[in-house]
Amino acid sequence: MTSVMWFRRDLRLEDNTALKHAFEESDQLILLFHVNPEQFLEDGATNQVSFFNSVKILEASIKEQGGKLHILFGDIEDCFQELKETFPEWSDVFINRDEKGYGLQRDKKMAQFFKEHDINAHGFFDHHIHYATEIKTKSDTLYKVFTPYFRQWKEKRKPDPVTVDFQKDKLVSSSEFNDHHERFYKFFNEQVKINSQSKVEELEQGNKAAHQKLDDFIEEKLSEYKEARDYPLKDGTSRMSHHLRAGEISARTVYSKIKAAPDSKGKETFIQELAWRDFYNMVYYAYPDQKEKEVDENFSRVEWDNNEENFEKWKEGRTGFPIVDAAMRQLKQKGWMHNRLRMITASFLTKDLLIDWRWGEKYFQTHLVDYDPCSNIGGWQWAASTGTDGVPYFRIFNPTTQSERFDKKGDFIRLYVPELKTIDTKKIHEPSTLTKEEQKKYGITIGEDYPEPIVNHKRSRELAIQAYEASKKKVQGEQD
DNA sequence: GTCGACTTATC
DNA sequence: ATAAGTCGA
Repeated sequence: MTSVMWFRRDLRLEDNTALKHAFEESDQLILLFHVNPEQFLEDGATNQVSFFNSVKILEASIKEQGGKLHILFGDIEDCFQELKETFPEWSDVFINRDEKGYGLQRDKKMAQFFKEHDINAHGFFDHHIHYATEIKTKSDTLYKVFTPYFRQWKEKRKPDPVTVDFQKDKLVSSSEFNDHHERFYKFFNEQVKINSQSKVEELEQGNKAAHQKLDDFIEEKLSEYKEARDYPLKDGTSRMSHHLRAGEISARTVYSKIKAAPDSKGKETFIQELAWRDFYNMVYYAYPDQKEKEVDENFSRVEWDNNEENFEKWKEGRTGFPIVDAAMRQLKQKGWMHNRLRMITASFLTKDLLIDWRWGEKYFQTHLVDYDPCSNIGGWQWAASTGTDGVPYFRIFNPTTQSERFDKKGDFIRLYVPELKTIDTKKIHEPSTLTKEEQKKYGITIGEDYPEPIVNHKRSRELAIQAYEASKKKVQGEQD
């Protein structure tokens, strides 16, 4: 039988369920990646540069092993139609399924296409440790709260990594789709890469890099992870996010390596983070429109202020709140932001500026090299208090307190907001409190060199609580 | 129907 | 010290 292994967010040759089965069950195998130019994001698209770099690395490693990654570029049905015409003997396709979002819609559509063309589709769950419907309550519903979900998750037997027998002799290497390949690279270099390449240049990508980083993390940081992960300057996190989102390494492999490490509080905490990844996948499965709609309907009627000017200031890191500005500049420069800061900036946008969380979610999408829709939407809805198990709407982050707690010495601020670097640690978290004399001493003029705070936190906190309560009242009023 | 519990905090 | 309401057993 002649089969196709269709890669998506599983860009690796090891521990890949669909690939394992494809090799085992086929006589001839075509390795394939499809690029849909319709998915192209404008506005930088750092996210896609890193993803397509990943595709290139996969292509190179297949080549190294004597095979070829065939690239299809263009309308999805046209592409697969052409593939079938080129290889009439093609009868089976192997994929790792997507359970939500764009990928799910694509898979549904293509399932129909394959059926019509007499192609057997073999789908596998591979992207998560436990797939969406695997963890259920006693009454057979999906969980809404993480803690009880996690209790179940821990109990469940974990899947072992699978072994792929890479049989070079089965691989088809055809030059039929070279023009697609060229068109993809032209598109990538001219439309995607432009403006964004510099941000991902220092990013280590690919399966090898992922293993290296994971091993170093386990060796040097895992045991201290619980405490260290909260400090943006400390580099105490695993930095596995962009590897996982492209599938350069599998979640099973990560789990099994972590599991083998000596027990520690840090290890437990890290495993919990892997469970959060599964949890948010499950939430997206349960709420397919969560990219556009509030999971908690009570807060679907918040009257956002949506001030464009404030949004611009937030994006550029000119809000007058040093920790927020440092974080937003880190995102823009590096295509990555520390998780503690993702919470602070998201809380600031939604609560202090009362700007729609969807605006923030989309902005993060374009800029994050590790963009994963489940985690990003989940995180934003958490911070906006609109998600399941989100932060309570009245418990609003104080950006200054957060700054003092997690950037004690102010060195993270100094790194990304250099205009504040001369200021003493005591005042760096709130430069608007500098007296005229102090401003002179530090050589900075607030309002000129660095902005005044664009909102009064105490006041905007109250306004946010009011806006949320009003929404809830409206929604509940309509239900009666 | 009851009851303990509830990611990352704030005043 | 708090604190709104719901999830889940």
